[in-house]
Amino acid sequence: MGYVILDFQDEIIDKTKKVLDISEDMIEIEVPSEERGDYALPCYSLARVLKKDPKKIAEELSTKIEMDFGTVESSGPYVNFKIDGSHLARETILSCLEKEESFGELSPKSEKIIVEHTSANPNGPLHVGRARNPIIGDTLARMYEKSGYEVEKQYYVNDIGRQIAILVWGTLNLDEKDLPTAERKKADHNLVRYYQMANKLLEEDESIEEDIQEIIRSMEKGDEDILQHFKNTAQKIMKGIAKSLERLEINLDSYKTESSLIVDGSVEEVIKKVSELKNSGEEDGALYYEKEDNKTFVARKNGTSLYPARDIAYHIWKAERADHLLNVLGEDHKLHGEFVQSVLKDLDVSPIPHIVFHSFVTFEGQEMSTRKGTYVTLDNFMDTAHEKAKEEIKKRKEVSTDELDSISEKIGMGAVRYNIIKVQPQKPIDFVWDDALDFEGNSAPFLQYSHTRANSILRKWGDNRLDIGSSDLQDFEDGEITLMKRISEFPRELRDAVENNSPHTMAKYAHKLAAEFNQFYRDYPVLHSEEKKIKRIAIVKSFKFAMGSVLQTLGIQKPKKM
RNA sequence: GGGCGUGUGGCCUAGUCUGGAUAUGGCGACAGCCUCCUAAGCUGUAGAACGGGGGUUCGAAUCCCCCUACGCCCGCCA
Repeated sequence: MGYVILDFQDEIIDKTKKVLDISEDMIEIEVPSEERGDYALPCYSLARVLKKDPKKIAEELSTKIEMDFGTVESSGPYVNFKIDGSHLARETILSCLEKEESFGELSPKSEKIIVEHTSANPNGPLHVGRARNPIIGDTLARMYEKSGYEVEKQYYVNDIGRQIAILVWGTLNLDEKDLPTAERKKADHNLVRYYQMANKLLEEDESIEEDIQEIIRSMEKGDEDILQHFKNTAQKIMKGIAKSLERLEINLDSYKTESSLIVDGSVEEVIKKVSELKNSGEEDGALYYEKEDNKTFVARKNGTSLYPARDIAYHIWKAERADHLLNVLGEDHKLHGEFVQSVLKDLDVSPIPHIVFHSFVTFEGQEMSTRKGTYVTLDNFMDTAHEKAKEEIKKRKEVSTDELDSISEKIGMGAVRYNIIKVQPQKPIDFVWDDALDFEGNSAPFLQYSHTRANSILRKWGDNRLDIGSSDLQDFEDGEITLMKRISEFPRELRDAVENNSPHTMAKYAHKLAAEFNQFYRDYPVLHSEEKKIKRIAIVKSFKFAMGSVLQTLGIQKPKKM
């Protein structure tokens, strides 16, 4: 079963094509403002090609095209198409009731995509700035899943680089009693103190740098003890990071370590292959790849590998395991991203990753830095979100302690995700404590609240089976149609959001959908609506499933009450 | 110096790729709505010619050029 909204669009294209005898790619359909219809076809570009007055074309189309379930009208140089409201409402209700929370899912693609996100260096706990990456990545992954892809969510663990070497040096040379107290017991919070102190000492004492280079050298030469130390340290921190992410419903499917690429020799192989490319060169014994006057070094003169080489090896490894690759990276990696794409192309590797870049989150105007310790940890932010949600609930409801805790967790974490995902990735975000957690207006609780209201109606109605008779789904009123129309748009919104890799548009849609239900809720009594009851229950149920599906796509939980 | 990105009502934000019909929504402000399914809700009012300037076009927030502010990058760090 398809979706009315998508079928209707296909029908327009098909019929326009036939009437004008033109090819499909000449037809550009847009979504106009509500009053005009569901789709509009501006005829300006067609006018140029067909050498006709756009108004005439619009008129011709409006008289010659007849939609199966809808109207066609010309309005100046535009043709407006409107789906029959009752048809749309009925079909969408049936679709929701059948698919339940998988409403919106698109046909299976039998293609696999690896979504790489977060991949933060395991040198300390995630901070709010770093949290933007996993939230974007996980939302994209969920969007791809719902649109029929097989998705693997992967974290690339840099367990061997210089940053980790500094941390390793710290754990080998520093005494716990010289460090400040850890904020929490988690390993990431505990170990970051060594990293920060080591960095501080490194600035003051150059001889430490030699120690660190020596550590890197022996590790890459295959010193088992040191390698184990690297891996263990990284792993401990990774556990802490994963734990933080879990609270946000972010679960990775796999972790690929950089060390594994050194150990299996693939990095060495990459260095050899790159050296054979015409864009490569040597400077002072060090190997580089050059593109548009930008030299990227891939190996040091002492032969050890650099991050770019290892990342190429990683992408080759990934390319063998998926049909599509998607990376989420901070904007500081833009040049690196282009480098990776360019080298992979030169090496004839496919697929080449598509990269979504996001700009940074500042903290009240200041840079967030793990090294300098100027940041709000994600863990603290989540705790604050939880507490704030708790306060809000207490203000308006009596609930048991257990419930209170689980509800405020769902609301708080939803707010964290939503407030970050609703802004387009390339736009900078300045984190200000007072505004960071909105619980009103365009916020996660707003979405959850609408879902809860629907739930509440259904609960009061009882777990009765919904027996829809042939006469129930008709005589739809305006507000009912408006809501169902909004619901019906989900598959289209999802399709477009995936096509553009723009998770924030999903958030935008979620807000529109919730707002529509809140209006319906005000204007149309459900439980006291006599003969319209079955129809309205069906509408509320449809909304509950659709909203549930949208929230699932955004990784936001659904409290039963709030 | 070069490259990439961002600049939309007092504040935040959609739309920019794929140029079109009155520029999206929220916060805040003001005025209203709980004898009726949870007011974390709803309704209304005021408020932006889209950083500045030029250009292309029948038509520009959207495309091109110049300028400007801010962020990021240009390392044998990652």
